[in-house]
Amino acid sequence: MLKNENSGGFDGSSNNWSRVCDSCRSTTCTVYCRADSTFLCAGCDARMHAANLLASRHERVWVCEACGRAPATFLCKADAASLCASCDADIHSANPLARRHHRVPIMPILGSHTKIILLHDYGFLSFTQNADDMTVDEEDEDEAASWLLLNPPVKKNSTNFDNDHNNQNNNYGMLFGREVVDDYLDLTEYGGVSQFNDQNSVNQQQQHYSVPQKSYRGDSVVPVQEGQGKSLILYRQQQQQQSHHLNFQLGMEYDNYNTRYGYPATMSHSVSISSMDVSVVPESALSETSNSHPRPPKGNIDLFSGPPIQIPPQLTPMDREARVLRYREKKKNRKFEKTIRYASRKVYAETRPRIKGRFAKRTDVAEADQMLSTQLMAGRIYGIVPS
DNA sequence: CGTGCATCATAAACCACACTAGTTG
DNA sequence: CACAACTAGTGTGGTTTATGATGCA
Repeated sequence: MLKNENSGGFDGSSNNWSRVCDSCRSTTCTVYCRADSTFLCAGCDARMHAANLLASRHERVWVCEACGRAPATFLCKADAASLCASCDADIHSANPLARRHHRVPIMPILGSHTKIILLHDYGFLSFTQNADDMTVDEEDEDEAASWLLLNPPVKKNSTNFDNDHNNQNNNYGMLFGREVVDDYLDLTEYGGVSQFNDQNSVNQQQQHYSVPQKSYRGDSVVPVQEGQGKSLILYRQQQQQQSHHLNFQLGMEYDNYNTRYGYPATMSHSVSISSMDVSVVPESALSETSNSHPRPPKGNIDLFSGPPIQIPPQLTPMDREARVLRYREKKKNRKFEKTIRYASRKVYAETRPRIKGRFAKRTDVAEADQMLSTQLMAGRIYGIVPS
């Protein structure tokens, strides 16, 4: 693991050969601003890109976690590391196992913030630079914000991180990525899929990726044939538009299902649902989900075999406030104690015979009792009083 | 400072079966 | 339409097991 899970790998303790911030010249840089062509530390980045709306729209990417000197181009899901093209090639050409690491293009950081938000594993990961300084309200705000991001930041001490992280290999949706999603967000109320159907978000998806062909030769990967007359980028744009349209259609059905069964509707329908939910979601729904992201035809890079990346639009302050209020209200009312839906079942469970805590067949218990009584009768067991 | 070990805390799994909801005749 | 019979799935709790976190040598 190359990356600090919670900090996104930039905790200020970078190696000493990392590039320093072009602005303050004192701190290790963490992001590269494409618009300004500058390397910035988290603090300077937050300060400069929060100055105005235009600046907040500057696309920034993380600096390579390996060399710390170049903009990251790919995110290695296996290593959970952001790497530049050069380091990616070096690291993932080391051995056959490394070559099979699934890597995805780094998505730019957008928006101004006191938090830096990045797309990570097609989801969101956020970190706050001075978490220790946060007040309770700020933490609450932060938590609420994490909900608004639809894919909360990973808690470092989560005992399920590894499992969750592994599960992410199949999770291309930004929703339900790491945590069990409950009804604290009624996503349908905020437009659901249609909210992301605007051209802006589509355009945001269509980033320009320079893809070194050597880096993405998965099991079924065939290098791009330039002679096919269609550039990779152009193909990707068309692919995304098509799948986006398909997502919308299938998504409506999926949302109807979720609404009917009490699950929050999804914005991205390339979802990975918690283990509990998976057993409930019918196979048809799952197949629809998978079908919504058909494999690209042969002759295209595995890099884009995943579903389109969907980025939420900027919330207006009122929307955000409304969401935070809703979140707080539900948070205040939520109950953690176990609720018994069927008292009769509880009674039966409590009276049911057990063997080492597990429910046991009554016949087994009867046989055990019979054996015990037989042995007692035979005088082979002493000092045991049957209950 | 890194490693190995022990200890502690927490979550998940396991089990049988009464019950519920849906389907069929 | 009402009813019975049937089927599949759900929920229940105590204990064990697995796993991660932490502290220490």
